[in-house]
Amino acid sequence: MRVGYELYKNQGIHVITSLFTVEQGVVKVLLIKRKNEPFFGDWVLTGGALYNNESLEEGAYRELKEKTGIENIPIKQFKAFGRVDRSPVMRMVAIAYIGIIDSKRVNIIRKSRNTSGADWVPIDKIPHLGYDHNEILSEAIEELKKDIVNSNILKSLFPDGITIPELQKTYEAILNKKFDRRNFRKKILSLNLLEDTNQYGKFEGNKPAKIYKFKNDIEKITVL
Amino acid sequence: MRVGYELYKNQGIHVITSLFTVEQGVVKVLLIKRKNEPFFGDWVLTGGALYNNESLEEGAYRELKEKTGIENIPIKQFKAFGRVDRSPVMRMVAIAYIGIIDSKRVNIIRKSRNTSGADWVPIDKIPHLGYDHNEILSEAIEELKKDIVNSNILKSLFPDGITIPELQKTYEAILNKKFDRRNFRKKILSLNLLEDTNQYGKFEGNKPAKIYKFKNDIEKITVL
DNA sequence: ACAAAAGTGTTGACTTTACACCCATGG
DNA sequence: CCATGGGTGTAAAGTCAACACTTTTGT
Repeated sequence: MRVGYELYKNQGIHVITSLFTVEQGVVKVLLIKRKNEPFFGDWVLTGGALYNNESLEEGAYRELKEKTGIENIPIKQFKAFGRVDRSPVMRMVAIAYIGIIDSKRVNIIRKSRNTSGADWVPIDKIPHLGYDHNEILSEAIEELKKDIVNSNILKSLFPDGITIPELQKTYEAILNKKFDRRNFRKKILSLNLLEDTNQYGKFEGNKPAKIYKFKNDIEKITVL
Repeated sequence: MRVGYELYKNQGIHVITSLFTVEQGVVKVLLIKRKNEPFFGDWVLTGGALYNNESLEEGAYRELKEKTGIENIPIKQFKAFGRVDRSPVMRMVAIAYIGIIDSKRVNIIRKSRNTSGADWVPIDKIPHLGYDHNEILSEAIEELKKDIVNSNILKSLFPDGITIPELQKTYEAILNKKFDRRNFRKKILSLNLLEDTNQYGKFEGNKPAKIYKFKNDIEKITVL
């Protein structure tokens, strides 16, 4: 850096996505293992440097696609992180997003130019992460809790439809809290998020549950 | 820009604050008139380029202080703006904040190195602004509406205390909505945001109102 | 005593919570 | 006919919305 310019020069932008899934009542996040410096060998959230020819959201999508192959899921920006020393290389500000997806839809790309591993990790078993990603992830989890009760963000978790008991388990896993079955059903249905498909789930030793789908139109929601 | 590097190079970060005040039932925002390119002669929100030696919030504070002299008010980050062409000079991403303050506490610095004017402008009379500041401001106004019902952000508007009727007028101005006097009082007091000072306002041709103060500790709020 | 705004309580509508029994299914 | 989880209704508690009269003050 040169004097005079040094206050402004050599800055960059990260776009970072905390991509969540829920499997059997366990909330997990996609982590990537770095195979380059800085933070060689550390796990991190998906993301990277923003290009000049893309918007923030486009950058977040590109990074997601490079690491997971997925496209077209809704993501939500929730905060910028700007500690002076958050990157050892140069001054980087991170714009953080969250998303949630059915992990079965994703073929994680385990090896790539910058990664030597990728995995879904339960959020109560998160290792030390590179950069400030532990901090970003912990705020992302809070944001996720807010968003599932204020948006139809869960739609991308259940592209093929969902039964109300399954949905309840998902809410309970994310919010870490139990709900009364009858009241949950009434509440969810009263929100008009779901539409009846007139199909039924498979037998699993009990009465099959009705399958609903998330509607596309997002009405104003204030929930649970 | 050079090939190879060009995707990443010459990026920078803006920190932009929409600083609000409320005067006689009118919500106003502090605007600055630029006296340099780009956007010479245009009005903009307060803000500027982030330095490498300061966090995002420190940058926002520094810019506010340069333009208004104020310090120590709470500000809240609410969104990053990253349209590719939002700055004509180089790739800039803006981190946007809101704050609110009693305008009587501020001596606006009307002339400075980069500004040829500064004024409180009613939010329904906003001119065309430089950069993407019209977009930022319009989202800031929405954020302000959210925040006054979910935080004690109004504390910085009333450092010396507030009567409930005054507070109601402020809510009504910001939310553009009328409330029932009795219900408003009950609701606000039930939130435990305010503490009684046992002082009374001055006579203004009527019964003086009791003065309350915002408490310092922010309890969990979900309001109005 | 008047004008002007402050302060106060109750009722009905609605929303939220708590809770128990019957139902459909495959084995 | 059994085990398992799915589906349903109701009453009590709590919250929100609507509404009118009395109080205090300086002149």
